[in-house]
Amino acid sequence: MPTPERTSHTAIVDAGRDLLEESGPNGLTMQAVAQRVGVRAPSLYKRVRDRDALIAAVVAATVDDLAHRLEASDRSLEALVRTYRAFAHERPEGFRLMFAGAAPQELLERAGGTIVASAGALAGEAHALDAARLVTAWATGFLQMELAGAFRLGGDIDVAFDYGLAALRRGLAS
Amino acid sequence: MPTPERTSHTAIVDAGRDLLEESGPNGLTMQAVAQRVGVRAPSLYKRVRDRDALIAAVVAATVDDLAHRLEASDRSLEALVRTYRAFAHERPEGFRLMFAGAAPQELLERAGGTIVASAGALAGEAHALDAARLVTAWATGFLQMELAGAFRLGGDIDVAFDYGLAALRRGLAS
DNA sequence: ACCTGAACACCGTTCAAGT
DNA sequence: ACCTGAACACCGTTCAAGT
Repeated sequence: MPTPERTSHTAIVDAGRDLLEESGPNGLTMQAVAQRVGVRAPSLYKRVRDRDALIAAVVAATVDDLAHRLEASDRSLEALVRTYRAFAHERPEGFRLMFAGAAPQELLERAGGTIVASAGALAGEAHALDAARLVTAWATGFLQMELAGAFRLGGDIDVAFDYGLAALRRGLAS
Repeated sequence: MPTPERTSHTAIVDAGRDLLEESGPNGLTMQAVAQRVGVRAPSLYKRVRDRDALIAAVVAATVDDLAHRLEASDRSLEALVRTYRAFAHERPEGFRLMFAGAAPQELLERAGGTIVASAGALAGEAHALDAARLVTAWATGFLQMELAGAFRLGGDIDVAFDYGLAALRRGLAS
């Protein structure tokens, strides 16, 4: 006898994303997710293979979210980089998790793709890919260090960010 | 009646570091560490408060190791950055863990200190700190993405690394 | 003093039994 | 067809009892 579905794959992933931001990776337990979607833990295994698969789905949803925002910007280098930073500030745990394990193929194909075009315009087509990697690496590392609280020698972090972006522009336009 | 000590704090941390590289963060269990140092899990609590404290000690030891290597190099920007990359390749899990939570104060005070001097020579004393942050952010992000396998649009990764370092030099020397 | 077995709480996962 | 309680394995942690 069929039973109405009491939750869904997307509801589970969304609950996972929220839980991650609220209580960190250790708070992302099957029981906590189940409780949040109104079901018992064993029921989750009808929708996700196991906890690792759920985490991978959370990462994929995060990357997809980020890619949409980058695509919705005006795609200038400035806008892309500031959108990226705003995203990392809004979902710090999700941002970290994107680089914790193996990143999904989408990452560079979509998120990265928007930057390749913009960076290529500055550095020339021949160096578009290398230039995009320079910018994304800098932004990613800056945010990772900012979130980890690794900038503690004083100075203004926003100033350091602007300085970095300006220096990258100079370096690329040569 | 006194009992001879069967292990030590440093033996525990060393075992933790090795275990981390061999089987990832999930493999870093109290039981596995205990077995490796030849003791039962409860005995570890004589030396470390709990698993989180052990992980923090592993991170601290990793940062200390890195700082020593940077200090032992010729401290040119080139040498610092290549030493950093070699370290990340040698201990990828330890490198990741350094940015997973709150980084220890040492990170920028020692490891970062070596770069501030070198970057200041290029960009001028007034921008030494911002310049150092640009370089470390780039290198950190590049390695994080390289380790996560996020560079998958083709192209040579070593070439991208060299390109980035050269572009940073140009951007800083202005 | 340090070490251990036993015990407890908690989590991931499976599965037979419910509807 | 989906949901659940019960059960199991595994891990972190505490503690009384050993030496």
